[in-house]
Amino acid sequence: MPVARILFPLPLPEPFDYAIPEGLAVPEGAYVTAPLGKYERLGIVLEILPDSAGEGRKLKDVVHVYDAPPMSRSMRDFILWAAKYTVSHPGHVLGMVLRARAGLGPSPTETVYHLTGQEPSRLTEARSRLLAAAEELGPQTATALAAAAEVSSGVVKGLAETGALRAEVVETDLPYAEPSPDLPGAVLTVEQAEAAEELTAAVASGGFHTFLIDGVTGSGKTEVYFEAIAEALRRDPEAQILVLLPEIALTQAILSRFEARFGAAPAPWHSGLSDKDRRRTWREVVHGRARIVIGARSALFLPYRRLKLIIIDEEHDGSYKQEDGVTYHARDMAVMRAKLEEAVVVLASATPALETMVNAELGRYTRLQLAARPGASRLPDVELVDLRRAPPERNHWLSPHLIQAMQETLEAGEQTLLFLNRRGYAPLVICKSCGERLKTPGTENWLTEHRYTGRLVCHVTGYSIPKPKTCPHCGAADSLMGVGPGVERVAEEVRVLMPEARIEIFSSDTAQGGEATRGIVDRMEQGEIDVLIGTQIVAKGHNFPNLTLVGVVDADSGMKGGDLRAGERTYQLLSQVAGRAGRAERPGRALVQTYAPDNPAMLALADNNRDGFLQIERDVRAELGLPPFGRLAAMILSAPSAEMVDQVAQDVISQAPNGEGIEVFGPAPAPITVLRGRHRRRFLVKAPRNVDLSAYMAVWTARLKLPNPVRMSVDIDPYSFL
DNA sequence: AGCACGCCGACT
DNA sequence: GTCGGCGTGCTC
Repeated sequence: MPVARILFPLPLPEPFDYAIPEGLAVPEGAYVTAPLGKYERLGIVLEILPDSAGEGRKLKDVVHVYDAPPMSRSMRDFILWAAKYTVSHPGHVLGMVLRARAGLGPSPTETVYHLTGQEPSRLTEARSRLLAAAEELGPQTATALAAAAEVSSGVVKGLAETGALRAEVVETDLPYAEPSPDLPGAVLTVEQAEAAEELTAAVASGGFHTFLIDGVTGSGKTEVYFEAIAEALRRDPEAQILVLLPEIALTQAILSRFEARFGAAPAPWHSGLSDKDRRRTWREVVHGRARIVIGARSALFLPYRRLKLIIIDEEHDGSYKQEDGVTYHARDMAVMRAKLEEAVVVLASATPALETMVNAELGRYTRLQLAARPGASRLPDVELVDLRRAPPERNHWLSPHLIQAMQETLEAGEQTLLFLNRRGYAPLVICKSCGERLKTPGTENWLTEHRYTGRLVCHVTGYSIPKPKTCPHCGAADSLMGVGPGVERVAEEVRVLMPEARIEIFSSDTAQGGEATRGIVDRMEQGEIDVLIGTQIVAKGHNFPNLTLVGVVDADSGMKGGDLRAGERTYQLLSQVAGRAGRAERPGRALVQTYAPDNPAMLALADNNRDGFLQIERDVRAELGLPPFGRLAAMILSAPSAEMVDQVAQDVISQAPNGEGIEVFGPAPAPITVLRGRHRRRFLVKAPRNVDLSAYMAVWTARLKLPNPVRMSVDIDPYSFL
């Protein structure tokens, strides 16, 4: 009897073997259940072993095979590879893949009621109200109809008996509409058409190929990759396409663009989906019926049946990095996934990551450049405002130069966007009397003052208290003072300077959820806002035609902290924010306030010299052996007390294996030093590029015997360094 | 991940 | 005396 080697979505040390009973067809990759301990559990068949593998062993039987196409070999290989690379259990990775396993079963059903047109025998007030609701809403469940008509659901039942309504059982999870590749696309510029041609040729010929679409904001990257998608749809009627976006960019606007181009909305996948939609997308993906999936990073781990094209839009975006659980970078994983699937992968960005640029230079990726903005719109002129020469007034944050530009903009009837990546009113609260800085108890995190809610909030841990009347340290009354600028404070400043302007704040505090965000975006588009003051939430994907001035309040804030990518990220963020200005017919300008106008990031921004900036950054990294010229990994230890974690850290460092060229730094306080009551320490490991750092970390962690309350996790290619 | 088994403290 | 704390080991 042949043997099925089954991987379960559990942290078991290895796959387990099961006998395949007579008469049960179990293909490799099958989704099955099998008895494990007390329960029957879902797993996937990694491989089928020959009869000899089961000889002399008493194996339990595979119980059930799901009616779904088996998981592809490439997907199984990807799971195993990803587990090795991220130093996690294959079962954990499988757990991500099977997140919406409810989609394995058939769709649930519900009973909906149609109007038949037949008159009920007796027409009561409740009945006519209900019929009106049915007329208006179309086929609905009894509950929905009754609620809309404000009657009891018994009325529906009565009407069904008289023949005025007809019951029908329907599936709740419907397939997604099939996208069509042949609707007319945008008219492409010569440059766009050439780029699209290269992509479609690669899609048509099949096989693994990585592209970088390197195009300035507004250069039409989306239209170009749309052509690749169309080609994949046309070429292979079963091909599936994955479009990855940063979570925050998954807006109705982008869905509408897909719908306009392909005649159908793509299948969505992100953290905000309802259980029903999650199950629905998952099922359609597994069966290969969802042709285009648009999703956040975790969509990379869906078990596509036949994935032929992966697009990673805004590939430089930090939100592609998953920081807890299985830590991974969706962009890097996507390239490996495409390789295993023999698919085409397209990275797109106006400000590609240094890693990506180096890969392009080395010829690993084919770089397609889009320079021109179609139509009359063009990139804004960027001007550095040297705050050392013309500083703002004391306790103010806007320089005379920026204020003047804002006033001119207002008089011209145009809009201003002020960018400051600090929520709240003031990022620090101190006592004028004793000098105490208010922190989250037990940590070094400053409390941020929020005037709008009257609270002091820790942006790291979420700890929050009403603003005290007296200093908690010395007891002095009315002595607490907010120091430094937040968006609320800048808004206050603008209100005084420009009392007639309509001002709004756009941050995660004022725009919770898509609804509120859309409200602000809509008002901005309609010209109902003169000055929008926002955090980095404004940097993404909105197009405000009447926006002609962008002011960056504190360009230096992102450069602090010694983060490996601080310079790069600041450059990316600033050029994106600056790119918000003048997207329509009006030219825009961007004023960037800085105390360090000689900084390479600032100079490059002002010169519009991205490649020059990247060259400097690249040389520094090469010199230091940092990514992409070397590898980094982090190990994070956490425990309920600082003493315990410090003690364990000493033991852990003593167990670090020796490795050629490998350096271990730490322990140091982790980026989030205290998280959910646990104290965290971090080691940073640096290795030459040719070293298998995952294997090194696996050896190290396998040696460790940690006391029970201590937990350890590995972060390969860590991104946060603060 | 669950769950069972097993060994020490405060309760009817 | 037992109920229950969570440490340890096992699941083909």
